[in-house]
Amino acid sequence: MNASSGRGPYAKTAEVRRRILEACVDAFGETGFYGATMKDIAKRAGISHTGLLHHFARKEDLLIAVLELRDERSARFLESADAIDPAKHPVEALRGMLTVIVDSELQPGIMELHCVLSGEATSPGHPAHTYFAERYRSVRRFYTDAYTALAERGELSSAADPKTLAAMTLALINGLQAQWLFDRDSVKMESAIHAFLVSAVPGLAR
Amino acid sequence: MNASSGRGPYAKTAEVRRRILEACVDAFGETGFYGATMKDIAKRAGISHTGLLHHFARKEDLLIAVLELRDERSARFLESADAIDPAKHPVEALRGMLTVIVDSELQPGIMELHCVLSGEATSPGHPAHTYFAERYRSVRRFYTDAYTALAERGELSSAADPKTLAAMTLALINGLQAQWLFDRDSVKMESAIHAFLVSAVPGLAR
DNA sequence: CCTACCGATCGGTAGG
DNA sequence: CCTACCGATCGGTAGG
Repeated sequence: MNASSGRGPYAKTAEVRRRILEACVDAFGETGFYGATMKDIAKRAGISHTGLLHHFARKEDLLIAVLELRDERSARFLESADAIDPAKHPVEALRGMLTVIVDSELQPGIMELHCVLSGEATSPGHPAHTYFAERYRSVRRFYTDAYTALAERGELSSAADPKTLAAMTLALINGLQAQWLFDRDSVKMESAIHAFLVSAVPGLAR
Repeated sequence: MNASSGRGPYAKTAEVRRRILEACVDAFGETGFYGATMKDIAKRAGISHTGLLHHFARKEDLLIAVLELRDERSARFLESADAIDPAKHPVEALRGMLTVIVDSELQPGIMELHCVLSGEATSPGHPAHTYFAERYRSVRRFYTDAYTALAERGELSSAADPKTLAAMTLALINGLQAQWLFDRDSVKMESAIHAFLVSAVPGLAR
């Protein structure tokens, strides 16, 4: 019953919080933020309704925590890859993006969470509206930096400017993921995105 | 008090139903199907809760009716345009699509409705799951027919096959609409989609 | 973290 | 027998 053993109250709290946030991914992914209920999330996590309230006092706190957890994992991936600076390593940045897409098919629950919440959050009153607005802006900047670097090297074949290409890239990924969730057999995400990238950056075909 | 006067019970029913479905577009667009309430929809439509239930006995009936109304309007547009047969008039079909995109910016409520509901409906248990699965499939077939016809004429410059191009086109439209709803100034839907179409079908630049 | 609750509101139905 | 609703309330469940 001490910290070094991996047991004790702190270890237990971390474990319970992990189970709760996993339950949130499923619950929010299935019915969205408005459709999910605290009592259902508690049941999925194997604790009582009030036990859940001990860890997260409000429903919004669950939403914030689950989105922050996703961000931390994404950030950790980007740090481990060479894709951290798209202006210096644009090809690696775009290739890293493709890796993430392929990987995301192994975690359909996460994809559904993002798809359902981002749709719900288009309304300005949604608690995650600002989160998604900033996330989209940030991802577009990432791609804009990569495409700008490639344009300066003369490796961009597309007629569209880097900013438009960035919005197109994000739109393509999100749109294909939505289609894939409805029909996993007839939508080939990786090849579609690869076709788009190669048409814009011929050097990526190598 | 006869049919030709535009008054009478039937005219009143049609008018009330129209107001109800307008309220549904707003309510479902803001909080999705699960988040919307019958009493809020009734209030928006200016009738009582039970008055609403007289016209639509269940919440799901409201969802079905509002989606069918959208389909009828889309069908009416396609009939009025030359885009009805993408295999015979592929260029007109793709140009007609661009017109719809431009027009959709004038109806952000409809765009939000589609965006929120399609995200929510990714879960198999959602009452509109099958609707969106079939709608996506149908739209992809429309584009596939257009791109296939262009490929046979040798007017397709893209390396991607018609089926993949169709999925990409739908993904681009849906993805850009989602981004536009979060940031209407920095996302140029029409120019982005036009850039994509021209890169795939050079003949469209004319 | 549980049992025991609250003010309110949910989707749907009663009689008139 | 039809329509277009109403005020009140049902048994359950919401977030807290």
